[in-house]
Amino acid sequence: MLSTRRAELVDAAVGASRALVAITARSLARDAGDVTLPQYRLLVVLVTRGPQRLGDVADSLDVNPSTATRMGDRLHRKGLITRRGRDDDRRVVELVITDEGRQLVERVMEHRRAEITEIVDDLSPDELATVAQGLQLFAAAAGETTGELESAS
Amino acid sequence: MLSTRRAELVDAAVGASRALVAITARSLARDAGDVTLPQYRLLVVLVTRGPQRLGDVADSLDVNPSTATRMGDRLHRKGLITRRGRDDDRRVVELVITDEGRQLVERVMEHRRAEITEIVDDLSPDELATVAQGLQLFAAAAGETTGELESAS
DNA sequence: CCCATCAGTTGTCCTAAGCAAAGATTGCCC
DNA sequence: GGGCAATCTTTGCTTAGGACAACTGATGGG
Repeated sequence: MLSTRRAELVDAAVGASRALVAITARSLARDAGDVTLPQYRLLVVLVTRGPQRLGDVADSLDVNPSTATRMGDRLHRKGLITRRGRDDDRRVVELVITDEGRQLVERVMEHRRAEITEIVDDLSPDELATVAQGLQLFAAAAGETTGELESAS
Repeated sequence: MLSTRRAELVDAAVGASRALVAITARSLARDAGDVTLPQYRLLVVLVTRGPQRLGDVADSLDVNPSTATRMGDRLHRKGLITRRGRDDDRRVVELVITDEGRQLVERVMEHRRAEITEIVDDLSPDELATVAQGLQLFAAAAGETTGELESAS
C-alpha cells in the first residue's frame, strides 16, 4: 500500500531525473559544441560564484584538485576561461570565465529553459502548480536530509 | 510573473535531479564497491530486460558497441555477467547477468529505496502525494514532448 | 558461389577521475 | 632570520568511458 506508493515515487523521480539529464545533454550538444558535461559544470560554477581558486572549484564539483587542473587546461585551450595568479598568495590560481565562456553558459541555460517551458506548456495551471510544488518539496526534503551539498548543474 | 514561476520550477527540477543522482552515487559506493555508474546501468538493463545481445545493450545505454564490448569485459572479469554465443546466429553475443550481479543490483535498489523513504518520511501524506504526482506529471510530460521532437526531426 | 551486409571486437584517440609525489609558497616558531 | 610544517597546485601514473574506423566472422540473397 504505502510501499507501493513509495515505489511509484521512486520510479517517477528516476524518470524525471532522466528527462532532465537528457534535456541538459541535448542543450549542451546543440549549443556547446565540444564542451563536455563536466566542463560545463565547471563553467557554471564560475558564472554563479565568480572567479574561484582552483581548489574551491574542485570542492564545488566534488572532484580531485588534479582533475580540476586538467579540466581547467582544456577550458583554457578552448578560450572559455583564463587563469590568474594572486599577489597576496602566489600559491593560488584563480579561474576566471571569459566572455565567450559566459555566453556559452547563457545559451545553454536559455535553451534548457525553453525546453522545460515547452514541456510544462502542455500542463494545465493546476498541474503546473502540482509539478512545481512536488519538485520543490522533494528537493527541499532531500537537501535537509542529506545535509546541504553544493550547487551547479 | 509566470516566467518567475517557471524559473523556480527549473531550479526545483534541477535540485531534485541532483539529489537523486547523489543518492544513487551513494548507494553505489556503499553497496557496489568498484562498480561504476555506467557499469551499474548495464547490469540494470540485464536485470529488467533479461539476457540481451550486445548491440541491443549498446542501444539501450546509447553508447557505441565498442564501449559496450569493453564494459562487458570488465563486468565479466568481476563475475557479474557471463557471455554466451547463440547457435542460430553465431555472430551474436548475449550478455547474461550472474547471481552475483543480480544480488548487487538488488542491494543497490534496496538501499536507494531506503534513502528515498527516509527523505519522504518527514512529509505529510498530502505532501507525499503532491511530490509523487508532481514527479509523475513532469516525467510523463517530458516523455511525450521529447517523443514528439524526435519523431518530428 | 560470391558478395553485400551484419555483429562484435580491436586499435587509436581523447576526456574524466583518482592517488601519490613533487614544486612552490606561506606562516609560524624558536 | 632560518628552518619546518602546512597549504595550493601541478605532474605522473593508472583505470574507465566513449567515439570512430578498420577488421574478422557469420549470414543470406542473387
